[in-house]
Amino acid sequence: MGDLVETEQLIKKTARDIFFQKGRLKATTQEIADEAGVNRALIHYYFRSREQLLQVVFEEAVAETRQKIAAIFESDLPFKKKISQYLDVFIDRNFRYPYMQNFIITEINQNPDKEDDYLNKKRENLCRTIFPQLNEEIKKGNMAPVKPEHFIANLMSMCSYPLVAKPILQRMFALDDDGYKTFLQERKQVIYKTLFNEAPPKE
Amino acid sequence: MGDLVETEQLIKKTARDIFFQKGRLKATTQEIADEAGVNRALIHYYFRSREQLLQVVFEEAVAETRQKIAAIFESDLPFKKKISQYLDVFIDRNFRYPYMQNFIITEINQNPDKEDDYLNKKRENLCRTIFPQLNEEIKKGNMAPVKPEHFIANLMSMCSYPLVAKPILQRMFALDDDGYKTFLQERKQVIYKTLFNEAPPKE
DNA sequence: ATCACCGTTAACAAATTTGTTAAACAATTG
DNA sequence: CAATTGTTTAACAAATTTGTTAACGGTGAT
Repeated sequence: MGDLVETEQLIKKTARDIFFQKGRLKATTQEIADEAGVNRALIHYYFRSREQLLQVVFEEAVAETRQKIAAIFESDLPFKKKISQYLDVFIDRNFRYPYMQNFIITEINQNPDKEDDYLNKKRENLCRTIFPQLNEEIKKGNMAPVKPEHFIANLMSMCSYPLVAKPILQRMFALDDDGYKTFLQERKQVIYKTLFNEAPPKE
Repeated sequence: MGDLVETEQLIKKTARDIFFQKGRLKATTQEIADEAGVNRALIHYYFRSREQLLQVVFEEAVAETRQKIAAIFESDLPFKKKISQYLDVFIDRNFRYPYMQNFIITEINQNPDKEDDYLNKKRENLCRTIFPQLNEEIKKGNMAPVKPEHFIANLMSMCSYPLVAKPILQRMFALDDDGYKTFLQERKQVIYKTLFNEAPPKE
């Protein structure tokens, strides 16, 4: 049935949901095809191999987040305001695709040497952009002194881990899905307060 | 060659190193056998299946950490001292097996419904033990008020994430293996300071 | 010495999964 | 309508991996 160009998009969307929403990181091409309701050979027709499909889906998902984050830190907002916005964007984004963080980690752990340009550039830039801003903020006396590496590590840890380890924390705190969603929303405030030792400004 | 009971131990040790030190979570039985220098069939002879080997190796590794942590929080040290010790034990332990955190997360994500008794009990107990101690500490005015869930989330996040995401942070901060080791050691102080907004007491 | 047992081995069977191919089919264009 | 193009399908081939089995070898007990 001539689905126009839709089949390719359908496969991508299905794969993205299977991988990054449902967390079925080991899903076979057959499972993806079944869930998309298409013949398995079409996956190879459009993407050559399972790995290339994964690559495409992943890069597209990353690109979307990347530019949002970059825009924040390249703006001329006050530093603390940038962190607030980062928390908003990052947590909301990764709540939609809870297993993406997990995927990144697993993949990089599996091929630590593989040059993932998209990710590396993102991270290098992030550091180059943030480190000076952070040191400036400390010099101004707006926050306690801290090595930039540790500040970033703290920030990323407190954002990412509760997303990566959702099943662990959710069970540990006996929260249902709605409860965990609320918990993640609260974290925006909590992380800000933990990093700066002061409540975030009201909107 | 009659290796006494040693073969079984050798397989376990090899598997543990492959899985939890080297992070080769997808290692086949053949790879494990080769690295142990034994015939692959012996893995099935001793452990029936690849999965059961994994299970055994994992449980043994977890049990070791579990009791150390439990002992700390069941002691009658001051609360902040407990956190200090937790940081020491947890970070050192997981530095030896950097991929264990990662493994736990991947496994639980893959079978979120599977009743992993060993892990669940550990976590439930941890919560039951820590929450009252934490609230007590707040009531005494020794630390800023915070919901226990968020405090635990912060603590676990800042400990675990840099271990789980080692390849990411290591590259991001351009650290070699020694540099990253130092970084992790520094984190013990940094996390304490971030949680309590005061430097940890000297030893 | 022989028997039984345990550890070990190679060879095999079975299942799973990926990727290819050739043919069928649909849609569009001349 | 025929021809061409692009899409879809079923069937096949190949590789990978797990688990089983039957035979082999040494060790100790009777």
